[in-house]
Amino acid sequence: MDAGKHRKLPTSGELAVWRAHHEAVEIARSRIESRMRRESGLSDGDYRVLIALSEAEGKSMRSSQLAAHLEWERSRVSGQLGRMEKRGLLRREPSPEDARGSLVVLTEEGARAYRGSTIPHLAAIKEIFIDAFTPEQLASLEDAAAALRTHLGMPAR
Amino acid sequence: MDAGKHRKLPTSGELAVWRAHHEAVEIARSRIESRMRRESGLSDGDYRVLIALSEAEGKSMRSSQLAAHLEWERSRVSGQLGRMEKRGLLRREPSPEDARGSLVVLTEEGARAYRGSTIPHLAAIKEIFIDAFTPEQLASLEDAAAALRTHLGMPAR
DNA sequence: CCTATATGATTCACATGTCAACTACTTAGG
DNA sequence: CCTAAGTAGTTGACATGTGAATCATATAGG
Repeated sequence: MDAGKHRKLPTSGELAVWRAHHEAVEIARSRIESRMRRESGLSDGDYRVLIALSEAEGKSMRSSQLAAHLEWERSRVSGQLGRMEKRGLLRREPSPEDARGSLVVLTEEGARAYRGSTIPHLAAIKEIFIDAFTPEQLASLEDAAAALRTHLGMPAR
Repeated sequence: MDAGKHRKLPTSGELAVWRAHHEAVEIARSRIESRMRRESGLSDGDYRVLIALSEAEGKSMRSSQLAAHLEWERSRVSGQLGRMEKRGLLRREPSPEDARGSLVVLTEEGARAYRGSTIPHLAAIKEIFIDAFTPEQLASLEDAAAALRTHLGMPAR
């Protein structure tokens, strides 16, 4: 029994699993993304920010909270918020507690865009990803995802 | 027995599988990528082009062949090749058969970069991705990847 | 042979991501 | 109170991705 942890390199079979898997997930992601963009005009980044704000206390969050929550670089958050603010999906106000920071607030338009995009987004995930699998395969995937998350030191969700 | 294909939307469990899985794969990918960049100075895009050229007849390919092989947009190929040419990893020559096209040729420097990056790249895939799983999980993943590829109309590899 | 259309490839404008440098405010220590 | 260090956030330079427009060449039909 070769658990394989002592080898430094993957077998060709292991490598093939990585490639086949990684490529397929990439394609699935890009199809979901382009469908989202077509149907709701929102990118995945937009959507994630909107989810976070919608679920937040007072429909608002500090930019740094957002960065921590999404596990994004601060500069990435900055850029994303800048683009979204330009489109009117959110607003940045000076933070009352800390003059360095700003409070990111969901606008009515942002809330509307979020509501309108949820159904199409979920439908795309179902059709493009979920429907590819049998219930057994889906259960295995869940298991594998948990193992990978643990291995990478990610929270279990 | 709810195979679920008739529902339009995923259950919350299905959605959680997608998210947990997608996020984990994203993180794995970005860690492999940044390690590659650190250790070999090559991006994943660079690496894929180098593999294709290395394995090609005469260490060269038509740009359109490359696009088809990698399943990339043509403009993406153009940009990638432009950057790589500037760094001396490849060369573009006018195609002898078709004056519209160009032939992308691996340079000696490109071949050297490819050889030097293979081991670190494989080691990163093994440590970051493969080692997360038991052999059973890996087999399941292979199966799931095949199902997804079929569902998305991708070649089996 | 000539024109309409198709094909190969690049270019442009823009969205998105990373990393490092910078600005501005806060806070701990003396 | 004042300075040094830390923290919040933005900015700039660049790599990468997409889609539409453009340019040059090829090729099918008349």
